[in-house]
Amino acid sequence: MSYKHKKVITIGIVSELTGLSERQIRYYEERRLIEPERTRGGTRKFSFTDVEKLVEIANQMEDGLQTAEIRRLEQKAQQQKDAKVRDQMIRGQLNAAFPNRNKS
Amino acid sequence: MSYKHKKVITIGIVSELTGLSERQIRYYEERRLIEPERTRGGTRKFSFTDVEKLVEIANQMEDGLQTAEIRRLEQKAQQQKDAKVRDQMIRGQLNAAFPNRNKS
DNA sequence: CGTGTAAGGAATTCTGACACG
DNA sequence: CGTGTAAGGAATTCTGACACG
Repeated sequence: MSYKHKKVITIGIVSELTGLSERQIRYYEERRLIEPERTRGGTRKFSFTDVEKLVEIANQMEDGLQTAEIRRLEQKAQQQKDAKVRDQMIRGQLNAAFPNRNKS
Repeated sequence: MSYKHKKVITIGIVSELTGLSERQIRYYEERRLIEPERTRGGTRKFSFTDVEKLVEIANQMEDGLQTAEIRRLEQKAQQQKDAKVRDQMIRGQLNAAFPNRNKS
């Protein structure tokens, strides 16, 4: 896992990086748009990808979307990516089984 | 500036990532081996490159080096890099001035 | 020199709740 | 629904100092 995905940033810094209030960030977590980790003491830890997601969320909120809609859109997008990865893996299996076949 | 260089990590997280005590980290700052930024309130903020430096420092301390020596070594290494960049820039200027000259 | 620790205080974060719309 | 805020408490961090070696 790269630095981008390491959960190391506290909410105050995230607030500065995104321009969102801490209240907003906590609320988006409650609505399961992001999933920060926690320290033993309970302090939230975010990654840079979380920060990127939050900026994206902020834009969508500005567009008048509700959190539930944003979550659904995010899930759809994720499923598309998963499907793509699946296809790639299947292609890989086929290439391994039939090394010199024509490209499909 | 990439994520690697953004100062966003608090000392507790850095301590976990490096295995160093907060005391050690603060001391290495005092000896100017690292330069964290600060929040308005005074809380230190480190980057992933700081974390990498600290791991390097930890290794050098294990090898019996003193902080002053580590700082000198670091400065030497930095100067080498600077010199390399200077050379590259000079080469670039030359190439711009004499486009089709023989390579030197 | 490098690091642990106790001390006191300040900054940061947390949760649950009330408010507004 | 989304967000601000005051409240009380807990976790986190800060500095300067003393200790040891």
